[in-house]
Amino acid sequence: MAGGSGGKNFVNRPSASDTGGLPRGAMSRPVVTRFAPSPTGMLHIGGVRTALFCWLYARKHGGRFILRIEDTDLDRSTDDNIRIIEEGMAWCGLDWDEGPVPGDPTRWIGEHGPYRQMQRMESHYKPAVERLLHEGKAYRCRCGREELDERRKAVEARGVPFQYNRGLDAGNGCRNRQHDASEPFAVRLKMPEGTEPWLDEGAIAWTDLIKGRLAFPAASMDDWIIARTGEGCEIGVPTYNFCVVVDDTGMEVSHVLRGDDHVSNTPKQIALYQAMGFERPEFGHVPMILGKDGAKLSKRHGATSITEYQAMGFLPAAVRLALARLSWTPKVDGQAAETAEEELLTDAQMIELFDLKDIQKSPARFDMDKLSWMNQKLIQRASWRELEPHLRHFMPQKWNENGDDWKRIAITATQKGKSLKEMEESLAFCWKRPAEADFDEKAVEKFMTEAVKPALQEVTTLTDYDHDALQAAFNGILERHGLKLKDLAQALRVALCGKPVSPPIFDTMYLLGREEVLARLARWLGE
RNA sequence: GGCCCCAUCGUCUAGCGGUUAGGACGCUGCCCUCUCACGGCGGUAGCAGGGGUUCGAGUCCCCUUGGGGCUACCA
Repeated sequence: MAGGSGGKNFVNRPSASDTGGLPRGAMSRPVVTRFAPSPTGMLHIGGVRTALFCWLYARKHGGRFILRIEDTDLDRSTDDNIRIIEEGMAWCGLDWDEGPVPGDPTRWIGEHGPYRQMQRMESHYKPAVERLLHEGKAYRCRCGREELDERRKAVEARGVPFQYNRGLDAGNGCRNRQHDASEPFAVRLKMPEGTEPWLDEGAIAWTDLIKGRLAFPAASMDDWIIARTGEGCEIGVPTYNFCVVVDDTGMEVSHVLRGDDHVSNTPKQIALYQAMGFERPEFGHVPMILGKDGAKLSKRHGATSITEYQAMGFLPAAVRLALARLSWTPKVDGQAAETAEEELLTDAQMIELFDLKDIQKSPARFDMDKLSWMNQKLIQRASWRELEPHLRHFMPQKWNENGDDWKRIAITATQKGKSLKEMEESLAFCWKRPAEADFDEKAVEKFMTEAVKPALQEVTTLTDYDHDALQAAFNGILERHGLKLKDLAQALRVALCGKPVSPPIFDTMYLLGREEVLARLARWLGE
């Protein structure tokens, strides 16, 4: 289980100097990626996938991976939600080199903090807004919300899309009104007209690391708000698109890897990079994860929160693998996997093989069956010691009362399960004696025959529950009573577990222990 | 509606002008077997449609259709 799940690994990594193999001769600055979720709810599986790509890319290039909390949506952001993000990331083994210290709003790791946007207001955003205002690249806007709504309606009533200060709304905006700060105001960025030399044939364009060249006509974008209307005559809380640019620059992010849904934000941000005179990073837009029906993955598709996957008994490594393999095909010497075995990559292999050019442009549907399969395979190949810490969370208190030998046998006996939850279920008989109502009637009738009872009686005389000893003893019993293992084993299962299904019978007996076996057998033998 | 993106088995995908269109998951047949599983060996199923370009198109171009994203003083 590489990658771990402890999530306590927040120490700074030695900032690797080797960024060799930089793709496409991009640039010479060190690789820095970041995951910037907003704490407005649970940690979405799609977000985790994006984070995973960022993490893989940073690890692959010996760079840094940053976690930044985008909490400028005052209405929806909460400390609890920040906690959920931190815990979810940690559980997934996505350790960050810079970012918040879990559970402690006042501390962080890294030299570019703070890493919660609301804590960067005075220090980072306001000065940037003021500078833009001062340089005439942004302006104060006093168009009220109600007024704007009306203008929007009026324009849309004519079947034309509303664009602030453009099209049918031209001349209505504050762009040339030189408002001062004597009244409340929002701040808008002046977007290019279309003739600026830095544009590409009148369009804001870039070469996306995943999608290739993308271009948006400047005329299709209006002056957007970079800072909301503030209290009194102050500058208000800046908007997402503004903060991202200031932060990515301040944190030296070299590669902005994010969800597809941000493609249309990119030209706005590029215009801001231009206005601020910042060097723009590389952009890579990762396709979305869709639900089974092809619609955006949402609650109604089942689990979307990473916490739910944890609760269902998936290993973090399995979640990482399954998520990574959506839209990404690892290639070894240019070859994709040709066998099931090759599909099961370790974290080290993923890091080694990760390459943006092998990422699909189209969205992928989330396949629970494949996750399940990977989970099962990873459970199978893990040692019982690796599994125990994960399994423990699914077990009753009594689990911890058992010794290593017992745990080892319990785990290996159920290690073909698809999930930790399933393993727990198949061990449930250990702590729960079947009640009268629990016995599977059909099974009782079928296996608990008169012919098998003398053999069962003899089983009660056995004292050595070691696997080999049981094996030998059983051979004798079967021979004496003219039975097959199948007959005795099934009868025992029914007697011990109430149903004809359990781990291998000798293991089942060992796990229960002689005393418990006798107690459960008593009901079926002469009282 | 406008802008942008996407399109190979049910799903994830390989393919980069000439292939019996390959693999994995799922489903399924057989074998193995003390139950359930695991495992082993097979099978099933695909280039959305229509035009071009070309000796030749899943691969290149255009259109149609379908899907997705954005279109906020949300992120």
